[in-house]
Amino acid sequence: MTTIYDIAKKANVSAMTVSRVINNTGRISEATRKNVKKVMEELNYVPNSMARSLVLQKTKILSLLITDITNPFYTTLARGAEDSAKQNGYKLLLGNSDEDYAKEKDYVDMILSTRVDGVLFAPAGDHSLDQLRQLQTHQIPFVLLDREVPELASDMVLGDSKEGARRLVDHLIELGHRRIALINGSMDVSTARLREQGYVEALKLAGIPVDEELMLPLSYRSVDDLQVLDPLLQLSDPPTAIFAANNFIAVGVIKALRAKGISVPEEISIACFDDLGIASELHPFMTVAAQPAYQFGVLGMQLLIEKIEGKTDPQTHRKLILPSELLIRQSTSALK
Amino acid sequence: MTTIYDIAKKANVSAMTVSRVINNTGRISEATRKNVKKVMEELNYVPNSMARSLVLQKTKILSLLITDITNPFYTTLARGAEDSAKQNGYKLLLGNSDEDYAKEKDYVDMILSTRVDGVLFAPAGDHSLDQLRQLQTHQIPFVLLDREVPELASDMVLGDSKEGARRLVDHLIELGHRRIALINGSMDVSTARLREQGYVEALKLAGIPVDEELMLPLSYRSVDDLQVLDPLLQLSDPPTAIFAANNFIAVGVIKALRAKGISVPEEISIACFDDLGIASELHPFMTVAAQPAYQFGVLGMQLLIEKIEGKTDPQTHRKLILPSELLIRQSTSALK
DNA sequence: CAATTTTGGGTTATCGATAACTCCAAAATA
DNA sequence: TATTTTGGAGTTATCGATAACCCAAAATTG
Repeated sequence: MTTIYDIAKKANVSAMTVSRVINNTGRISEATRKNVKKVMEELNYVPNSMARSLVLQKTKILSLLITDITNPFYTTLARGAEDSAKQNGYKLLLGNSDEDYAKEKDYVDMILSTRVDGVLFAPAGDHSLDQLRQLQTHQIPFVLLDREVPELASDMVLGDSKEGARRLVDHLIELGHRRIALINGSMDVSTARLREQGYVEALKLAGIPVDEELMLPLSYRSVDDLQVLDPLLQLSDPPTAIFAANNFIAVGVIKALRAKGISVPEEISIACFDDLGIASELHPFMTVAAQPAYQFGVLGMQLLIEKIEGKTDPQTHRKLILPSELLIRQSTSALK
Repeated sequence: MTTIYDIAKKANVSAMTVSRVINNTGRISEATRKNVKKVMEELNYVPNSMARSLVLQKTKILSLLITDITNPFYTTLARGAEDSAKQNGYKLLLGNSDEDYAKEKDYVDMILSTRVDGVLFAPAGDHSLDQLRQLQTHQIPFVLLDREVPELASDMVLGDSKEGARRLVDHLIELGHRRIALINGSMDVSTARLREQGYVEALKLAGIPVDEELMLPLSYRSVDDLQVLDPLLQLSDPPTAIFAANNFIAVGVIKALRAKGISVPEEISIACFDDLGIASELHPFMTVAAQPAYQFGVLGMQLLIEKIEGKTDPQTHRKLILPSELLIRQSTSALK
């Protein structure tokens, strides 16, 4: 690969002059500037960002860590983050933890050794604390996305999990349901806890008893076990509606119900958090609390860049809460 | 950030000794090795991969460029590529061109300046040739994914576009359809051309006249224009079936038909290339030619790594063609 | 026991770029 | 004409890590 030295030699100037032309710094006569630029083109020069980063002590690379690259919520978020990063002259390194702490840790090691300027971090759960402390130790700025981590102050962009859950469950209650199950993500994820709170609150306000048997914590990643609902279905007083704490859980639930020959919404109503991307475009079926995923990415990136470029007070932490939108579709219907 | 020099000083050895401990090279006594490791932990040392890359002349970073991060085909592919990269000790830089040559070019510039060791490249289309020539000029190894580029020899992993299309159209013909429309991607994408060929071939073999009026080249990205099908629907002899050249086109078509109150498959049958991710899990509706997306990623990564590590003859180019699977679901039905 | 290996580790140069400083000649000013 | 500016560069050190070379002390050998 050609370096500034190759160019310097061919253009009969010093390397420093080439560097000045590249960065538009210092004083360079129009003649030599032109000459250097010509030689740069001839030799197909591309600056080596490793070398540059080494001396500048910054990379202009940001990192986005999501927990599931196949989930439309995160891919849409990623697109927002990417657009926003590009606009600000940053590159984006995308990582995927698959809701797995070990993968997350690997990724953080990678981030540290790459010396990225900052990280947009969607934590796998509460135990992500270790990884985040690592980032703090090394003074890598980060912004949390979608999920909060106890004991950790930070800028963050969250959804209104509790309120969204409350509204979804309210909707089910208004349809006449009183036996409403909650299929939740793992309880070490903040959103799962909040969605449970919203669920419980809605029930209590409506005077419906909260039945532990109807609450099933699983995982936000796709549930492939077709028997997973059996404990619920075998109850003497089985649920007539299900609130799935995210889109993938809802898909798993639908598959399980289909395997049992139970029809939605005729026999059981379902509603979930997060919209389903093209699935909803293809067939607007699922009643959801849709989050503004693209905005999550854009705003998170904005907070991060402001933080990096020192435009904000490092002491104060900002917490953006984005509302979700209740989209009532066909997966929920009145109790017969 | 702590460097090997900080460690060297505190451990009372030279920087080189620290480097040797890190890389497990040279001869180090067990005592000093332990001591150095202890100091490394105390100081939270993480190697600076910029500095290392600079001297080693390789980054251990690979890049994956896809054309649509919200398309399940590509996200599944990405997961395959990522898993495979990680297994081989490489990091993955993910990029998204949005089917846009300008974004693609930006991304290639970024790749060049980051000096990645290799690229998995899903080209936006034939004009990606410029970008690929850039990579060649700078001797960055790459493997093409999903799409071929004329005039360019390279390792690649492709689907069987022609055969897959032929089988989908055959299926429609067997159902009795003779007026079958093709809604295609842009004609400067190899898969679009091949899918057209497969379509034409299937019709010809069945003795059905090929009607140019039924062939509509659009874009592989989501089609949002609800009027887009009007020219077809207003024909005196409108189509009774539609072959959509990819999943997003099919979604656009479905939306357009829904807006017109036309029901699928009762009034019009639809089949498309590429499965729809969770959309199909949620509601297995669309008849598709499903490609092994994860395998695209894994195999592409494998070819790339073999190429980088010089395990293959650089002269010969390998072309893997992965078959697709015809999944007959509910969007297609017999002509009445 | 002297000669030779081996062990364990240090020195120096280098990767490609930039910051900070220096330097000189021509132009501007006194 | 003498002196100061200033425009237009060049020199050197540096970022953090590793390759290549070097060297003393300890261990082995005949």
